[in-house]
Amino acid sequence: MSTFDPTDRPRGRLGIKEIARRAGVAPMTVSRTLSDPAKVSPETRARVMAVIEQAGFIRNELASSMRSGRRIVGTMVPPLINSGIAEQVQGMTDACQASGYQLLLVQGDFTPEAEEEAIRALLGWQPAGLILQAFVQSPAARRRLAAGPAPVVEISEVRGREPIDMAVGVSNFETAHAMTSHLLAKGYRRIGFVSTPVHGNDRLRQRRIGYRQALRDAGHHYPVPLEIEVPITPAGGAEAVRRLSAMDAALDVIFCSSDTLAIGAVQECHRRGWPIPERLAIAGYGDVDLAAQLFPTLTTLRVDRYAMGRRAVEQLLRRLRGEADVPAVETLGFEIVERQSA
Amino acid sequence: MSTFDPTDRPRGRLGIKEIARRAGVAPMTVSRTLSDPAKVSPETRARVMAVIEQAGFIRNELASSMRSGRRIVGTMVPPLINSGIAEQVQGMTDACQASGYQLLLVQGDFTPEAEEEAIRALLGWQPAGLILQAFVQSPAARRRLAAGPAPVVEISEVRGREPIDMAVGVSNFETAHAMTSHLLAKGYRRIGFVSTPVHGNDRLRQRRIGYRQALRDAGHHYPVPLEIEVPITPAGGAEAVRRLSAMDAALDVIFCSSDTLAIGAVQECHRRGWPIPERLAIAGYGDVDLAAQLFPTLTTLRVDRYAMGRRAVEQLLRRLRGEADVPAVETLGFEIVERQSA
DNA sequence: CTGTTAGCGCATTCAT
DNA sequence: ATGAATGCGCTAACAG
Repeated sequence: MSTFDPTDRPRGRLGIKEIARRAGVAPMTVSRTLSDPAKVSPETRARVMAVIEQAGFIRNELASSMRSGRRIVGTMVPPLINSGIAEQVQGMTDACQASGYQLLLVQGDFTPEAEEEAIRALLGWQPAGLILQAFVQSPAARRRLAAGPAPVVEISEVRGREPIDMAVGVSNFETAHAMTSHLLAKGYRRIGFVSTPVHGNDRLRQRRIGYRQALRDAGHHYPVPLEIEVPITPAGGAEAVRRLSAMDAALDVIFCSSDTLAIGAVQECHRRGWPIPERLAIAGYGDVDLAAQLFPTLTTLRVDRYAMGRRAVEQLLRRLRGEADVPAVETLGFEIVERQSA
Repeated sequence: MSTFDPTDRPRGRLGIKEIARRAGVAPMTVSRTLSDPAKVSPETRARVMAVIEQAGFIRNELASSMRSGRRIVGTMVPPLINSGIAEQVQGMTDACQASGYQLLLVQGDFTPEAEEEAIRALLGWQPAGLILQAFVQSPAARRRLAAGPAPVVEISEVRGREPIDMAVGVSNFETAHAMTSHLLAKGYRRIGFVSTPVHGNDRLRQRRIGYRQALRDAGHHYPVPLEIEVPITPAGGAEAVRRLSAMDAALDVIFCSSDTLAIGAVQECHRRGWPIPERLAIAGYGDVDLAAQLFPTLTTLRVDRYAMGRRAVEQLLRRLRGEADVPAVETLGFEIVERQSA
């Protein structure tokens, strides 16, 4: 398969040593040419680079990382199809690629045990740092992470909980409180709340608490709590319309904890011929691309997930560069995007 | 007076050597306990495992991989927010985690140069195999991959092009041909085609060719080709409705090369008060979650992207296990899902 | 600016 | 069943 050029008959594996031999320098000079070119004379550098190019040599990062700096960022995230997570991962990869790090990805719907296992696996690769999106539930894992040398950024709820190390995120309490208050200010009185299962998900829990608090702050009390949990799919949103409207005939708006649900809810209203927002209003969370294009356009809460991903990596890098005063918790802003649906 | 105490502060780094010291065995025994427990006596194994647990030791995979098998699967994919890619990556991570591999992710909208750079970066980590979704354009990169020791699976178009090594995917020509023929069979006569820019994207190109061929096969010829390119967003789908309906007043259906576009197109129809499919029908590609929940439900072409991701990893593993007759090209099926929109 | 020495943490190989 | 020696490919630290 490989084409052989008589001039580069490899003696042994194609390593830094072989390149050195061909260029007539010491291995160390090749190493320096790669990692600190300024310390090599221009002529030598050119000669070495030429040989590298010609041979198609690629440095073994495994070996390199063992002796010098770590160049892997490990990350654990919930399922990517969840709205927002993909954008966040995109922010992370972009930031990593820009600074020469590689992203090692673990992803899934983890039980506490699986989560612990996943973190263990990541740590084995000696990451320069970790970015964790799923709430780390296992105390053992939290302890291990805190004790380890790798900085950790949790992309998560920034309220109340003590981060393992650093955190980037929004106050989900605040965002949900703001949206609920906004809906109340617009005159809605019976506000339903639908989320995917909050169990083990701090962010969702905080959103629900924010919703409840806003109702209380405004002096509202519902005889039956208008809160339900559904699967994280558009069908879940449709289900929410069915169940919540059955729970309270006076229901006038549903606050969905994600745009995915909101979009599904909107479709169900169309199906029933319910005008939005007149018969039932819908509010989302996340501001995905589709929100602005939906019919009717979706009132939602915008959180910049891409920026979250980027910031998480940047925070990690600042810590790795040894910068002083890297804030432990970075709170990002949010914005209520008022459109037609509520 | 050093009494044996496993809770000892580590002397030196916490490595296999330190574990060995605490357990009173040789480092090699610890290594074996981890990678080939059967070769260690039950008592010794238990003792070593206890120390490992107790100390929270995690093997250095970097060092391990240098000496023995590679445990990284590298992957390069287009932006995750593209419909389908996220599911595919999910399939890959699930399959990797199940077999003890880790996924190193590179992601983005690559120019040929950036693509070459990204592949280079992946190869540096000595991956056991590579899964590439973006079409590898650079001949240099293709040559390098072909020459390297790592098996490569391209998730891509399976028609016409010679894979670097192996391929998993569908015939985009066939899928698009089938959908177009289906629309013709249903009586539509003026079929518009919208895709995101095909430049450098073999899959999209094949879809367009399939569309054209189906029209030709049915004896259709449009004075002005009803083909346009738009950005890969719901707004792009809306744009398609505007532009295509302006190009041909008799347009009766739009075949969108992705569900994202189709969903945007449907919203634009609602905005115009155009009944779907009576005034204008819409067909998509991909069958995302929302397709079945949309109002009206979306006629689309289902391709199991999650399975594609899984299969890609499985094919890699089979090759790595040295199985004979691993097929070079694995063609997955597809299905036209007829719903209300067309 | 360049080379030499030593060793990162583990597993292969060969001993016992 | 266990251990000792050796080296994977690279680079920090220290010459020259």
